[in-house]
Amino acid sequence: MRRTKEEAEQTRRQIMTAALNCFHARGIARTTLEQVAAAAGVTRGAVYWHFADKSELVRAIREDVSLPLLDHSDLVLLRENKVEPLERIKLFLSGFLSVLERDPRTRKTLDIMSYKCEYVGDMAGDLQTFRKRHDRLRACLTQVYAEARKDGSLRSGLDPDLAAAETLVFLVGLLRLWLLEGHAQGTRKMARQLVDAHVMGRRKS
Amino acid sequence: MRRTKEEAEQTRRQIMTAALNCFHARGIARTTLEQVAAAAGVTRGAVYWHFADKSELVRAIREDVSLPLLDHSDLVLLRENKVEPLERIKLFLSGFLSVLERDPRTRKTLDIMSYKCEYVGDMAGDLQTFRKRHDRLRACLTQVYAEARKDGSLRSGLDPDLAAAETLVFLVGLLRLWLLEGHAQGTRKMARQLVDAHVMGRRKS
DNA sequence: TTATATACAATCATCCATGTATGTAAGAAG
DNA sequence: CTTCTTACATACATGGATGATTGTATATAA
Repeated sequence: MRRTKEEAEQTRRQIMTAALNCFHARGIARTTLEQVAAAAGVTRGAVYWHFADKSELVRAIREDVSLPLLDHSDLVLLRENKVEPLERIKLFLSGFLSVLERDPRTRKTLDIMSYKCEYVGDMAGDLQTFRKRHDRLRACLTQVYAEARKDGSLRSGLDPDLAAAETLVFLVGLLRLWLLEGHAQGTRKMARQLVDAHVMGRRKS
Repeated sequence: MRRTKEEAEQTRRQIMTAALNCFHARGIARTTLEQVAAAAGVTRGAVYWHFADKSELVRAIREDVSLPLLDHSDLVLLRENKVEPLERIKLFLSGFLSVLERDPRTRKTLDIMSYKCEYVGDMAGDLQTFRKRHDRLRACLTQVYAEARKDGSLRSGLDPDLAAAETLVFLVGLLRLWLLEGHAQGTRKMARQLVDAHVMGRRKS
C-alpha cells in the first residue's frame, strides 16, 4: 500500500482539506482525529504520520492561508510603487474582501481562527504570532501613510502611526463582523462602502 | 450541610468566579467541571445543581457581564440628552475602555468570548445573539448620528447608517486588539487616542 | 537484487470527562 | 414537631479520544 511521494503529498492535502471542513463544522476541540481521518478517506494512522498532533494540523491549515495573504499584502502595500499611497491601502483592504468572497478555503480558515478556536495551551503561542504579524502590518501601513503625508495626500494633522493603528483596527473589526454576519446582513453589504469611507476619511479633503 | 438561600447564592457566585478563572486559564473546552468545582471549593454535584451543564455556566458568566454593559451603553447613548450627540459616542467608547481597564471580570469574560471559546454546537446559537446585539447597538448609534446630523455637528455627506457601521467596526476591532495586546503594546497605549480620532473624524471640521 | 525507509492500516491499553443516580444533613413550611 | 424540600456530596456507569505499538506492502536507493 506504500504510495509514491506525490501521492503522499496528495493525501496530506486531503487530510488538511478534511480537517478544515471538520473544524469549520464542529470546531477544533470537538473534532476528533478519527473524524478527520474518515472525512479524508484514511485512518488515524495516516493523520499521525503526516502531523504530530492536532495542533500541528491546525497550524498547517492556518499557515496555508495566512502566508499567501501576508505576502500579497506586502506586495500590494509596498511594492506597487506606481499607485499612489492611499489608493494602495484601499487596494489592499478591498483585495482582502475579494479574497474572502472568492476563496472558501480562506473564508473557512479565518472563520475557524476567529470563532472556532480556543487560544490556550498549545495554541496560546499563536497569539504571539498574531501580535507580530499585526505589528508588521502596522509598520507597513505606517510607511505607506508616511509616504502619503510626504506627497500631501494625507489629511493634515494626522499622524501616520495613528492612521496605521486606525486602519489595523478597522481591518480586524471588519473581518470579524464580515465573518459573523451572513450575506444579506449589514456589514457585508456595506463592506465596500466602509472601505471607501475609511480611506476617504484619511485623505486630505 | 444544607445551606441557607443566601449561602447557596454565594456558592453559585463562587462557582461562576472559579469557572471564569478556569476558562480564562485553560479555555472552555479544556476545563473540566471537576476543575471548576475544585477551584470553587465544592464538588461537581454542586456545579450540576446550579447549572444544567457547562454551556449554561458559560452563558451565565457571559450574561453577567454583557447585560450591564449593554444597559450602560443604552443609557449613555440614548438617555444622556444633555450631552451633545458625538460627545455621547465618545463617552460611550471611552467608557467601554474604562470598564475594560478597571474590571478584571469584564476583561476576562470578554477575553474568553474573544479568544477562548468555540462557537459551535451548543454555543453556535450565541453568535445569533451577538448579531442581534450588534444590530441593536448599530441602531442606537444610527439614531445618535442622525441627531448629530440634525444639529449640524456630523461631517457633511456622511450617512448616519454608514457612520454607525464604521463605529461598530471600530469598537469590535479595538476590543479585539486591546484584548490581544499587553499593556505596553501599541493598540492599548493608543486606545484613547484612537477613540478621540475616530469621533473627531466623524465631526464636521 | 536486496535492504531499508516510507506511508500508511489496525489494534490496544489507558485515561478521563460526562451525566446520572443515590445518599444525606439541614433549612423551611405547616 | 414532622415533613418536605433544598443544597449539596459521593459513587457509578459509560463512552469516547488519545497516543503508542505493531503490522505490512511497496518505493526507492545502493
